[in-house]
Amino acid sequence: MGLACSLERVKASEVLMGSERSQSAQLQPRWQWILSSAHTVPSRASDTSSAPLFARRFGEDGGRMWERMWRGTALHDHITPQPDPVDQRYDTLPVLLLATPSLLVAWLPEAAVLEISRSLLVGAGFVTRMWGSAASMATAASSPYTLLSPSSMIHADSQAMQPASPYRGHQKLLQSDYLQSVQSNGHPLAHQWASSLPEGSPWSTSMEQQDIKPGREDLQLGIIHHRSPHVAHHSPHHNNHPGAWGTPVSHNSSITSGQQINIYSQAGFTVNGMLDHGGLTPPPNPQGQGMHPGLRDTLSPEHSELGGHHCHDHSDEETPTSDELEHFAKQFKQRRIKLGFTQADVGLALGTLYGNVFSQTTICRFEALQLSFKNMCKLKPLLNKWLEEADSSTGSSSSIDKIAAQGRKRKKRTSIEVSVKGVLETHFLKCPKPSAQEITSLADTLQLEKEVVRVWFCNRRQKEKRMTPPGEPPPHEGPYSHSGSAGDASSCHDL
DNA sequence: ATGCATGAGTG
DNA sequence: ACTCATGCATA
Repeated sequence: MGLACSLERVKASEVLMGSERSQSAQLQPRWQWILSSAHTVPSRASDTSSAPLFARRFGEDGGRMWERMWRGTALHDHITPQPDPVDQRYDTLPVLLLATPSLLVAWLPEAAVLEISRSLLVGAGFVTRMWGSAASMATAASSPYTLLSPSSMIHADSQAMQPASPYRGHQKLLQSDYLQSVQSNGHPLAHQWASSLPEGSPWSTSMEQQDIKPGREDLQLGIIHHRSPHVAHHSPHHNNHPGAWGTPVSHNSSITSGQQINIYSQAGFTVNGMLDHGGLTPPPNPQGQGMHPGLRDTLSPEHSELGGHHCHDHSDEETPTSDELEHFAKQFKQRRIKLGFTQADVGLALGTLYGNVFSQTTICRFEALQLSFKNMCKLKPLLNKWLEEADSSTGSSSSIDKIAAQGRKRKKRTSIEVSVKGVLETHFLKCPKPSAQEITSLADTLQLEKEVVRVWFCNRRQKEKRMTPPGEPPPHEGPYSHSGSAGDASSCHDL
């Protein structure tokens, strides 16, 4: 255990840069404290059932971090930001603890996996892989009780897992990105890994694949302004106008179909072939002792598709009907609140979990059915997944981080006066799709920028297409049932 | 919770 | 120039 102590001064920069430092290197504060608390455990090498482990997570301001210690034992000699062998995400999981040469368990009790995954808000499969990664490295690189310097761990990694990983080149970038984001934010932001996410990554479902966010430029400045270019979710949608609600689009266009490559089952690699049980849906496992009391009570029998299934679900395989979506949204919100998560938390967690970060806005709109049918269908699976995760591993409520800072050159939001809005609204009713000409004159009349007017109409139209038009409850009629002007969009001359 | 905005796709 | 998915900023 003395090892841990000696590691307390390893510097992150070194570690991350993979320099051949040994324990004398320096660790950044945040890594440091992790290490410092790593030797508080008396080890009982024989008790393998209590997979020793520490999972940590950074809170904002370096303040709130919790640690989870698993039933008594263990020591931790190294903690290194390990890229997930499968998806290379370490920015997400900055530190997932690690290894104990002495006990070197190649597997983790399910309870442990769940707990960690819950704490870090990452998929259990991820945890499993990470653990395997550490274990294998420890195994390969040294004898029990031999300390591996963080840097060597990284090397071990390169060799042990992906010798010729095509992503190698990106690692450093990601690492530094991670650091920067953490440093400035106090927590890792989960949105920049995409730059190196390979297509084959099991993390990318057919649909998420297209959601890979382009590289970021912001983070490189060390300062925060983050802003991830939107994702380009755009599947060649076949113009399936969701039409009215209640008219399930049957040909789910790549959105709800063929996705969900169970990210939990494919433990990218296993250590000694022992790490195969997926995290969340592991085989019979007498868990219960390591489990947090109250962990399971969260599953209410009510919701049929939300939490119950663990072996097969598919509530998201097919295009849901608007009723289902509505129900789901309702259930979702309810559960979310019960579990103590905010919409923002969820949005962030989705990023951590699946690579797609969403804002509070989106989650909110989802719950309120204020998204297009198509969009709802697309989000549902993800949210459902999250719900399962959260459900299966409840416990403390601690909120998640927040996406912060956003130095951006975004146009100042212009606020349109009510009176003016009224006019616009009136025009919209007459002609929801004014021509450029009309827009211009209208803008002129109202003394607004043309662009503002144009955007207003765009947004107005979009709003009209949302699931729940601000008038009628979801029940009947969908949007698209607006009054008047059904056919002509460019012939409303009335200015 | 929402209004105004951005940007990738599209045609 | 529009549609769509999203989100910052704000009410």
